[in-house]
Amino acid sequence: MNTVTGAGVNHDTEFLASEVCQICPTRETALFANIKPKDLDEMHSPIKYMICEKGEKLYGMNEKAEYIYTLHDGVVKLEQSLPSGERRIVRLLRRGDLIGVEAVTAAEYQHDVIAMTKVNLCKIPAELVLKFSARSAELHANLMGKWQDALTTSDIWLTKFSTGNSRYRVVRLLIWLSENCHHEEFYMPGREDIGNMLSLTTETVSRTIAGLRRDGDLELLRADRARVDVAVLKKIVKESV
Amino acid sequence: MNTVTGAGVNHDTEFLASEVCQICPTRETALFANIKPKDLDEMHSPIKYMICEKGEKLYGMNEKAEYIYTLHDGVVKLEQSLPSGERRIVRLLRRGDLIGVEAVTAAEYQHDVIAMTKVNLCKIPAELVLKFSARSAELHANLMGKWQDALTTSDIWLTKFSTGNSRYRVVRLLIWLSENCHHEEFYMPGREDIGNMLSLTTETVSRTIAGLRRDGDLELLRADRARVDVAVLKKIVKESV
DNA sequence: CGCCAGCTTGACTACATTCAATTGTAGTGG
DNA sequence: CCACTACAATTGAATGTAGTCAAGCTGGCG
Repeated sequence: MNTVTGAGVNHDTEFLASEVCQICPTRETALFANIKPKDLDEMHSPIKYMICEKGEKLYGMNEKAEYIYTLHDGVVKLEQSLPSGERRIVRLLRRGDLIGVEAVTAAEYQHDVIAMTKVNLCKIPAELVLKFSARSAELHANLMGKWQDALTTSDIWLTKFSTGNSRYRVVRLLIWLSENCHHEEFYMPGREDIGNMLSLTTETVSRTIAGLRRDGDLELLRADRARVDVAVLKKIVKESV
Repeated sequence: MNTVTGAGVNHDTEFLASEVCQICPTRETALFANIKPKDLDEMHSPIKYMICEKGEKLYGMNEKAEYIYTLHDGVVKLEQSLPSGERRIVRLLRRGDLIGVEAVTAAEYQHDVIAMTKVNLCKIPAELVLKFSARSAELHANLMGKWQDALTTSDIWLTKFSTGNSRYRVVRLLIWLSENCHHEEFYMPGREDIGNMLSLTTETVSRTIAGLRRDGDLELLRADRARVDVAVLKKIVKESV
């Protein structure tokens, strides 16, 4: 665990995004997709592009929420902890997702957000988004679309990742991970993190994954990279292939 | 189980809401809170007030999403079913909540929505909301607030209702049910429904509840009404009282 | 009054957790 | 480059908790 306090963000890598927004790698899916270049200019960007290393904390629960982030590359986890000490990962975010949308409506962030890989993102003042969302119909629509996406994902996590036995849960997670990735091989989080997504212990996750490997349903490449045959996995959980 | 097909809604009780919106019982918390009366008039209300009996289905998953509903009284469940046949309740909605917000951004509803009690609601064309949300800053803000609420609730369901052993889950649900109710006694769903909220079987829920009753931590009044001492329950799950 | 659905209880089984020990792996510095 | 360290993953054995199957019970309603 990287011992980073506070925002723990590498500020050296920040720079104004005014020129880069136009060639944004996530232009299609990001918050500002379809926004007229004129509108974009008008915001004359206090937007900052930045990089966050694996293990770093972007922000913590109950911190004052002032910025929204668009995620260009990498994976972050949204975590909440219970008074009893247990931690639960409530969502993973990746390319194209928004981090901390609650900054628009709420005063405080609702999660601990931690980079699971090296992460590229843009930091946008929430105020800016709020102001422009009232003016730009496109931005307004995009924003609602993002809320909707988050909620749909939440529902999936409830139905697919919190229901059924350990085998089903792990398999459903693997399907989701591989389908949300464009390559053959996909990012596979550590066993403890997987456990915190599925409400299982590391040991149970480890055993289940070992079982899938024995059956030839999962191939581990590196520590955090794997490959699966989605069709086979879907048969296991009886989903239509 | 009420054998209702399709929308299964009691259309006899619908009527134009143009006159009633002004005296709406849920005015404070509802979607149109803070909206200028002038704006409200302009919409000259194709909004319909209606009543839905216990057990009736408001709409089903994958149905075309054309209406948003504001819930004035009663409780509805949002359910999803897995290909394996299991059902999972992903949220309960009650007074002040919006049903089917996805109608604004998505083409199809994402859940089966079923009345758990007798329910009063207003049926609003999604198109209307979309159109006005672009124009009225207040409505726009309200709408985002509702998205936010739904997401916060989802997170709670993941962290509190899907983590820990059966006792913890049931107790946390009881706390939530009683805190979200203004009376001493609160609505308590059937054992099967509770099971589908917590990913537990009816038997386990029944046993757990029986245990709480034996310990004097829960008092059953009628079949679907109960009373608890929240402070005591919070001690059980180690939450700050 | 009797029926039925929902709730409860019991006995047994299956499964995940716990605790503990071991192996594997990535990163560090000599 | 290798040895060493720290941490992550794996495996085993014992325990505990929830699931399953089956049988009664209860209360509301025709």
